[in-house]
Amino acid sequence: MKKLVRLSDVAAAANTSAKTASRVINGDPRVSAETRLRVQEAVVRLGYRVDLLARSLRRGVDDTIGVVVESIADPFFAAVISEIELAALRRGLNVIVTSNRRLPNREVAIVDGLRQRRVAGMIITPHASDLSYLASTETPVVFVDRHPRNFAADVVTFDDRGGARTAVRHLLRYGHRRIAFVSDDLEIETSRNRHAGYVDALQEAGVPVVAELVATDCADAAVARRRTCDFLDLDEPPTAVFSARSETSLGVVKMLHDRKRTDIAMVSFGDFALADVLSPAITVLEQSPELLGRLAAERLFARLDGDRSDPVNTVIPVRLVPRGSGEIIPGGDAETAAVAGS
Amino acid sequence: MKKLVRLSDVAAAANTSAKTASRVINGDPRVSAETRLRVQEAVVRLGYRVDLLARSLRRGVDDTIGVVVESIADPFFAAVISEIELAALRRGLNVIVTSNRRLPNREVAIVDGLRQRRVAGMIITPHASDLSYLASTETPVVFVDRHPRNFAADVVTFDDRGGARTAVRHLLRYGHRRIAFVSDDLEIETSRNRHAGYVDALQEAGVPVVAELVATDCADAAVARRRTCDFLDLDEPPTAVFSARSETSLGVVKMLHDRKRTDIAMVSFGDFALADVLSPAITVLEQSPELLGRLAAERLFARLDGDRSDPVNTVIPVRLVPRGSGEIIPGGDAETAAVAGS
DNA sequence: CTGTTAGCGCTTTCAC
DNA sequence: GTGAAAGCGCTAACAG
Repeated sequence: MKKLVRLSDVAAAANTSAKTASRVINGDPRVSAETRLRVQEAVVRLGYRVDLLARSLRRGVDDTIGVVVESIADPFFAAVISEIELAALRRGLNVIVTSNRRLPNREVAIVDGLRQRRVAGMIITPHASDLSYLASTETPVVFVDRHPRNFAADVVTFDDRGGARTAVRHLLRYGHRRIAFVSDDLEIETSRNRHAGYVDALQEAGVPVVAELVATDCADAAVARRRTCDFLDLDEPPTAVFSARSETSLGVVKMLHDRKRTDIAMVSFGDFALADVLSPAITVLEQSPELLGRLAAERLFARLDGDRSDPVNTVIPVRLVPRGSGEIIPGGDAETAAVAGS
Repeated sequence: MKKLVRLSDVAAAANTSAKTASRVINGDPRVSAETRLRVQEAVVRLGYRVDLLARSLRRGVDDTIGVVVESIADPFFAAVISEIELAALRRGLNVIVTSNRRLPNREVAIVDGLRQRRVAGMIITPHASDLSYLASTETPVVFVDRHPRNFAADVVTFDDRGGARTAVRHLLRYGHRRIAFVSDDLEIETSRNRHAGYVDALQEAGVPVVAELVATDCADAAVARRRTCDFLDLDEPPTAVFSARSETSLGVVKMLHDRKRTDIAMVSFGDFALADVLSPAITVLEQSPELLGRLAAERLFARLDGDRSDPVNTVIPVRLVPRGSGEIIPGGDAETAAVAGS
């Protein structure tokens, strides 16, 4: 067991008290230049490193922020986390990441665990649980992607409903009337909002919402793929598909290609790798997970710095990027699309 | 400031000592059933939660493991982290994730920071730095994807060299002689090994290694894309490309499609989303980041459980998955490939 | 089975 | 500018 160098050791070596050594370590100016030098020398010579646990215990908060997402493996959340980690490191904060994997009880357990660690703050993608007890906490919390249930807090989201409306309007403009909708469970707020935008656009165009064209049980690409297959097997298949999430888009794309039905138009909410390489290239609503992460971190840091103002609701706009698949006309084909898209 | 419930409060409420309450909390059997009940009742009534910082300080280690990867946003590492997090949570451990972003000094700073937090163990993708000082530490460390410099420790890697050899042999078997190689910097061990496998296969086939067909400066997809472009512009372009990493494969694929040169064969070390949807579908060496994460976590846990045996070197095999792009013959085209591949 | 004492390593009083 | 004492909340050591 290698002996740990403590602050008192440094103090002894520098012929001063632990408190003064502590002052030097923490950059307190009220130390004479001479003493400071002696301490710094001792720190280097002994190879002293602050014990962050002891410091955090004494200070009452840990220099760590907790991040809770749905799945770390999801490229979207991975990008969000990465950005948060970058911002945190610049501030000298550690990041503990956890995933709720959509298990409500796990979600609460995880959040509680973070509190027990006295994290300085949290950034959470809320799932099903009621986390309103967090409102009574000192610990600042910023929610991302979705709103928490039953209480007001800082939230950063995308313009889900507006974006979906834009996408479906786009398809309508190209002449589509039978537009399928593929999404995750409507229990999830983002799905719900995107579905609402889909309905908005159809209604304002006087196009009826048809149940057989709506699949809202696609938790992953595999299910989205099967549902797309079902669509294709309808007596009157859709001429366009709006996929509400990158993950589901992968499934839709796969099936359209498997069945060689790339004459069917498609727009994806959320970009994904190779979307621009496929033929036709996939028209997407571009949302920046990096920006989401950055804004959430900024909001949290503002709270850590003492911002006590009312909860802020940040909505990030999304942008339609036409690439071909969204510009296919009903009964048209990929060739037409490529031309129309450019 | 909400008053925190301490263990002593629970003890008082249960009419016992802090130590006994502590025993109950920690499941120590040497407590009478009656006392135990009283304590448990008090815990619930007061809403007591252990202070993990205080516990960790006292115990000397934190119930946290540190994970250092190159980039959290990389789907490969994201999958590794996700799997580690799952395993850790099952053991009641937290996970602090950090990325070195390929900055050597940052790498050391990060690892030191984790030590200062007294993490129970670490899982590290080593980059350039010499981390051999970790050898003298009590903290167990498992390295993933690459070996650390200058010391022996548990390592979990893929069969990089063997896999690359397999891939290139595969292309040679289909008649290719001008096979390009695209990878990241050879400073990185995985790139180096995959390059070695590439050279192995060419040499055993008596095919010379041509410098103009080797690009080892592709840190990301964008560079890989440009290098692929350079290849295509050669007087005598390659008839096949072996890409040593999923990330670079994205760039290669993009350029081949941009230039409509999907008659050129290609194999990717590492699978990626939609690889099977492209036409031709991309032949890959399948490596499982999940398995890598799981095995690394298991190794670390074994060490945490007191395993003091010699360092273990785990090599995970990779599997060639023919999908079409790797079965294109020189001078052939995508159609031929699709047929040959099935 | 239970309790007392001590102390993890640091920083916050508060005094000098 | 400096330092002594106290204690963050918990648990290891050692009694009883």
